[in-house]
Amino acid sequence: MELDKHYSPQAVEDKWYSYWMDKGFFDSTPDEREPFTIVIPPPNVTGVLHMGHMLNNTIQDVLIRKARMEGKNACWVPGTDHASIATEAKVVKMLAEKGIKKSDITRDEFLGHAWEWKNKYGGIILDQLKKLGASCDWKRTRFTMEEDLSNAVADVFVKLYNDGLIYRGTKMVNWDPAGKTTLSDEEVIYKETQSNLYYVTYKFTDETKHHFNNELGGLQVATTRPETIMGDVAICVNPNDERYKTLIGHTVIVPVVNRVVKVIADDYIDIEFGTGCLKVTPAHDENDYNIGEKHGLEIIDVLDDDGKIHARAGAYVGMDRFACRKQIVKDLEEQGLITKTEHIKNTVGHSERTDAVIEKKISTQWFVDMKEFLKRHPQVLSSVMNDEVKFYPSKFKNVYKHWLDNIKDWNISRQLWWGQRIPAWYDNQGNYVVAKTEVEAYEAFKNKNMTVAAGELKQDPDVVDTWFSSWLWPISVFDGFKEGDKKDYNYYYPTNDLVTGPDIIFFWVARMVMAGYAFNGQKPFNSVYFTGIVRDKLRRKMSKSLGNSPDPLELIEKYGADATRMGLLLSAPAGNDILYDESLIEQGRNFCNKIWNAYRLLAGWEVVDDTKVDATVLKSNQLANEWFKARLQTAVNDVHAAFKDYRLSEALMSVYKLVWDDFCSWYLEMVKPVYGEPINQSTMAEVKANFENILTLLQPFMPFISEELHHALYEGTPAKALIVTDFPKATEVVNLVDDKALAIIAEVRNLRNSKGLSPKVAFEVIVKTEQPANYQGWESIIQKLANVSAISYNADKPEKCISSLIGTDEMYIPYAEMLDEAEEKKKIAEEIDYLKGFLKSVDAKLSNEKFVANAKPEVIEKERQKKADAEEKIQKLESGLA
RNA sequence: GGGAGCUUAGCUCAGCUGGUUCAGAGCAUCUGCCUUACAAGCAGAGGGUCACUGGUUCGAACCCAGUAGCUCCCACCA
Repeated sequence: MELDKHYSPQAVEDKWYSYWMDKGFFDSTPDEREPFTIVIPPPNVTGVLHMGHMLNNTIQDVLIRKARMEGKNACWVPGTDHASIATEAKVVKMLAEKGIKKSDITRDEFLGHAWEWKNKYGGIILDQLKKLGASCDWKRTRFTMEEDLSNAVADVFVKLYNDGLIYRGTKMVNWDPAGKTTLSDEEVIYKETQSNLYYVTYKFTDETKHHFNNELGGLQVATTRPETIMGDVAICVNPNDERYKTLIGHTVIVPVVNRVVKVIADDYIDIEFGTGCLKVTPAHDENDYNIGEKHGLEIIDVLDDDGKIHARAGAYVGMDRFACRKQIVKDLEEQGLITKTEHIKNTVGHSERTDAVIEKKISTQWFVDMKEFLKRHPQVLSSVMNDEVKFYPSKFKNVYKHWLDNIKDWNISRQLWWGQRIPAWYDNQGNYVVAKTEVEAYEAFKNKNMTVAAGELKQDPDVVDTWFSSWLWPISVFDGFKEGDKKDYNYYYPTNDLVTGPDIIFFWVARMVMAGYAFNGQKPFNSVYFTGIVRDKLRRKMSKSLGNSPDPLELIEKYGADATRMGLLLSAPAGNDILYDESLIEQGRNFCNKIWNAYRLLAGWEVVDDTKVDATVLKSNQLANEWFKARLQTAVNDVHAAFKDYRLSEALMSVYKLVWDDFCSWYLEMVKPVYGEPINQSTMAEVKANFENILTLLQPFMPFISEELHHALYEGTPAKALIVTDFPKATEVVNLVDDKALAIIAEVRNLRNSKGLSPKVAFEVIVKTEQPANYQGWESIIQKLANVSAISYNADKPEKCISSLIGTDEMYIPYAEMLDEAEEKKKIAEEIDYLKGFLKSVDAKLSNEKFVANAKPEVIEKERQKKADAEEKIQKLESGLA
């Protein structure tokens, strides 16, 4: 059968994926083997595959495939995350398109729509992972909001509450006006922003003017948020500020609402900033809130949940906060109350999910007491610091520690419907208990000797933060919280590797460690591999708005999954950002093609008995085999070493060079019969075995093409599928073959090239050496690869010839036509000069007493060897010159 | 404002305990080739004051100090 010149992935990928699935190679059940477990960072159900997922899941697949081939019971658990905010927003939007408003339907109706949506679209991203070749155990697919997992969330909530680690409290929290929910501190992204600092005049009251006045007739107050003026309840200055000392205790008039407020003093105020006067708005700023508490000030929240001005403000009611800011500035300017506008840089919090500007707001929410939590579970920090849980790269240990050292309480309640509902129950007076079920809640009230009427209790309407369920993921996917035999949990947990981005180190990684130790007394994973962030060539993050984010499925369609995987892996050393460029994937495609063509070559050979082939060819093929096997083993060892430190791009590069350079460029060329000749049977067997080993090394990285060729190699009936073939083991490299013969080939090619001669010009070669054995047997290979017509040893140096050094051996090429004596002499003289300089530096070292006294013996020995070599070379060159 | 990390070839990066496997790899570039597996290819070649300045050492890309630039994380300055 004629094979196409180019490898076409489309034809083979689906075939092998179904084959693996049908044979159950991805499935895992506990047995006597050593387990190797990875749980997927569950992508959002609403998500579609992006380049970050591609990288992340390719790495997981490489790790899991290698482990599987090493005979471990490999188990990669897939699943999705319900992603409260993102999904709820999507469903709200979808309903809006149908003309349904969330506020017009009941919670149950909404959830009905949401589940319907999830069932319809929630599997898309997992199907996309299959295209990538992900070898997940799909039978184990989990979802963070399925019943068992939600039960675990409720149990954990109740437990933490009973342990005194969850409390309900009123604090200043982050409010997302777009998502209409509170957020944890981690979900607020602070961005540096160009802002205006407005200098607003607060007029003195008549009472104040008796004591103090100025040409403005008021106090200048600097603010970036004039729209909160209606919530001002005081002006605060530093007690040591000479400018305002006499004003403390007196009053000024808040513009817009004409509220009379006091000037108070607090050390918090920075005399240098702005005018040194702060307008105090306790409802909208944490510091203002603290000042307000200290000084017993009123709290006037001027915003509603949408970020619009609330009726409480008494002005601009119903206006959007940003529109209001503009309007107020305009109005105040007209009244002459804004005297200056300064451009400053400050940081403004944005919602991680909706990107809306976050408002600070006083609210009653549920919190986890993190300081106490960590006090009770010190392993959360120590396990990472002492490498019981290993971070790759380790620099993230610092980040982790710093966060834990400065941790704040975790706000876990969200004003959403899509998620696990908070297991707290309230009576009509607002008394509450925490209980998993309504029945237990009534029971709890009774136990507290409080009477409640039947049907009176109402469950808290809020749900928990999505991460409050995700942190249980490595335990809950193995039913670690469920009553029962816990066979899976005991076998698979703790998992081996977690592969994820550093952006969720606090959201998720840290909290999984917490959950692991708190709920089961064990770490969730042995190692964490932090991938980089996928960026474009210009180091910009991939984003929809920039349009620099390619559609991964189109890439797979265009170049094939193997090529895409390779392109991503090559550019992704651990922890470094990966700079995506389509040319990398082209490189992957070219590599697939190279492997494909290597197969085409040997598939075309006619095989005959060894007896039918010349003995010198047999001998040289044997040498070629030995040579290649040593190279192969070296590469295998490199691959293992690289895997040990999760340097996957280096591992792949070792295989790449092995295949392209050692296997294709050298080995196959060595054993390739001259045109029209057959290959002997034993060599063919060796070639196949070597090719097989290469495919095995490739399988974790490029599973499709390697499986395809593995089957092709055995004409469709291999003993085993490649995916479960043993991965080559690291062992000592034996039979290191001296590759002086290769040096001759390179030198001859080089000479021909530098003289501008056609490769078709054949040379005769004479080698002067004390060790002809280094070359003997390679003659036919040298002749074939370097186009040498004849090779002989230690013959007299011809009258006219080109000479060069192969190590310390000499090589002569009698080829008068290309000899330019003058130039040749010049070159040799230059070479001698260089060597003499080199020799001088070596001599300087060796005659340095301190060097000889302090350096390690092997270093000195090396220097002596260098000296001897250089001297020998110089001597030979000089005699050649003469 | 605090902390961490980085700076090696045109680009992206290796370089472990200081010592010719210490100046490397891949890509890109240049030269010559449609050689009967592959032009998505073959054979070659060029290219770096290892950010800068000092120091330690017989010896520094590597250790120390300082300088400059970049990146990330954290932080309540109106």
